[in-house]
Amino acid sequence: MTSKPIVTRFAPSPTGYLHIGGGRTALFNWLYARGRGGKFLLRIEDTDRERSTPAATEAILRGLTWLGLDWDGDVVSQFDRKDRHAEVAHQMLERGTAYKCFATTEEIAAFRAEAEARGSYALFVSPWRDADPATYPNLPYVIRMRAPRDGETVIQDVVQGRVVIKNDSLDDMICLRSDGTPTYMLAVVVDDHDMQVSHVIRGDDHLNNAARQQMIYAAMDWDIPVWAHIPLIHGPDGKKLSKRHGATGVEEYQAMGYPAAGMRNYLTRLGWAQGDAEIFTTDQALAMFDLDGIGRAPARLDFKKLENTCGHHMAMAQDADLMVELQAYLVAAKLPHLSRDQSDLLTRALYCVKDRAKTFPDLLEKAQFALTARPIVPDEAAAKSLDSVSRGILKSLTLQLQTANWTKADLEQILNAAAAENNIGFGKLAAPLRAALAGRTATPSVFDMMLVLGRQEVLGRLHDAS
RNA sequence: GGCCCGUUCGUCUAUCGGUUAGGACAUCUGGUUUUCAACCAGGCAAGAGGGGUUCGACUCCCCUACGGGCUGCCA
Repeated sequence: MTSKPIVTRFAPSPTGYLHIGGGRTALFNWLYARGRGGKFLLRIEDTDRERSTPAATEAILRGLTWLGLDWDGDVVSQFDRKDRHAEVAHQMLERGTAYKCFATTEEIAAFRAEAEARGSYALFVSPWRDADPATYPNLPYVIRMRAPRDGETVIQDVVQGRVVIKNDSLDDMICLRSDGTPTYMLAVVVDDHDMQVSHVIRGDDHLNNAARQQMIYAAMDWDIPVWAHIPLIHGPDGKKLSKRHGATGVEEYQAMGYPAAGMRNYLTRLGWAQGDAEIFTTDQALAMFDLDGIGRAPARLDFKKLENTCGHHMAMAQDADLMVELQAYLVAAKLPHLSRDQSDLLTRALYCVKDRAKTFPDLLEKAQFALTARPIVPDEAAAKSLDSVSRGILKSLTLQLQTANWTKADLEQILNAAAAENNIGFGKLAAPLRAALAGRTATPSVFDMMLVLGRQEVLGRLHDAS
């Protein structure tokens, strides 16, 4: 049998920013398709005109782009396809798999209120389901699915397994609203079918919906896609991830300074596993990712592990890429740009700071020694360490360094010589030197600082300090 | 209320009837280091509870508890 081409999609509704859970869903879809030469499509589910905004769509695209997830073709607007949705609804009408319902929202609400008063929760049963068209009033109507009353609908889900849902728990859902616009339930199915989506990978909050949607596929005689309902992401306390847990938007994570590669790695690994693989590149993820590695239980966000993962990627990154992403971070975090000099200095310092930084703010903090402008203003602790002995050391060092070749080995030799000359421990020597060079942060070794800062800068700082 | 899904170290997870239940993060101890970080070595730490099925269950079945979802002319 010829296997159909792999097509996945991400279909967010534009009612806010890109949620971190949505980002992961998109990532899984992207990984699955891209890892197999398939297509990854993007569709904006904007049929709810009240809540959909262009700004939200923009935010979602930005979020995806930051995560490095690119989609094939144009972004599809579900709203733009409303005529096709209506067309399908009417085809269902013709096939007899749907019917016109003239019940008003008031009638439906009354029906439910009554059921609730009795202490039960009956599904709404439309009196128009089997009505004679000759009795139809000249009023607005909705088109409802003529859902089977008995039997059961079976969802074969790659992640959840075989899920059986009794048809009597499913009502005759509305497919086309009285204003002629489609509901979500109809629109997804039509769009997924038309876009030839082969694998529907989405949150498991849609698992029950899959049964209803499958009825539409059946009504239209369409092929059912492969279902993969993945668990949602929870907060550290196990509750559904919400604002009170902190950041929920993908862009917020960018603004906090997490590198995208680390974020991608962490998100991939959250709720998915392939043996003991923990840290991997995107190419490796692409090669490894498969649906059967997805867990069935909701996963909690763990910021410590996120940081650790990001730390690995920070160290793995190319310096040039890091500098580019850093600029984007500064913009996202609304921080001032680096000056040309700072940029150059930081580029030179990367080799000795990137493998100890986990995030961009972290990187900047650890690179303070290079970024801090002269004159140095030591903090109190550093100033206290600059006793008269230290001042003397700095003076003699200044002289020695003026004639030195500034390779790491030479610097080491000079410092050792200076230590011996002053009859003092290496540590005691390094303290004032570091204070002079760094101002207040003292992350890299003295050697690293000297190599990064260069002769002029170091000598200047030594003079300032002594 | 009804229906559906889930439950292995604190966290992410491996295991797909037979393991001293493995790895990673976190944490603790020691080492290395001019400092911090990093790094190295080691330690602590788990099958929600109860019934079955089986020679044998974390793995299969049932019940309970807990968590989540659906039950809209929202998506």
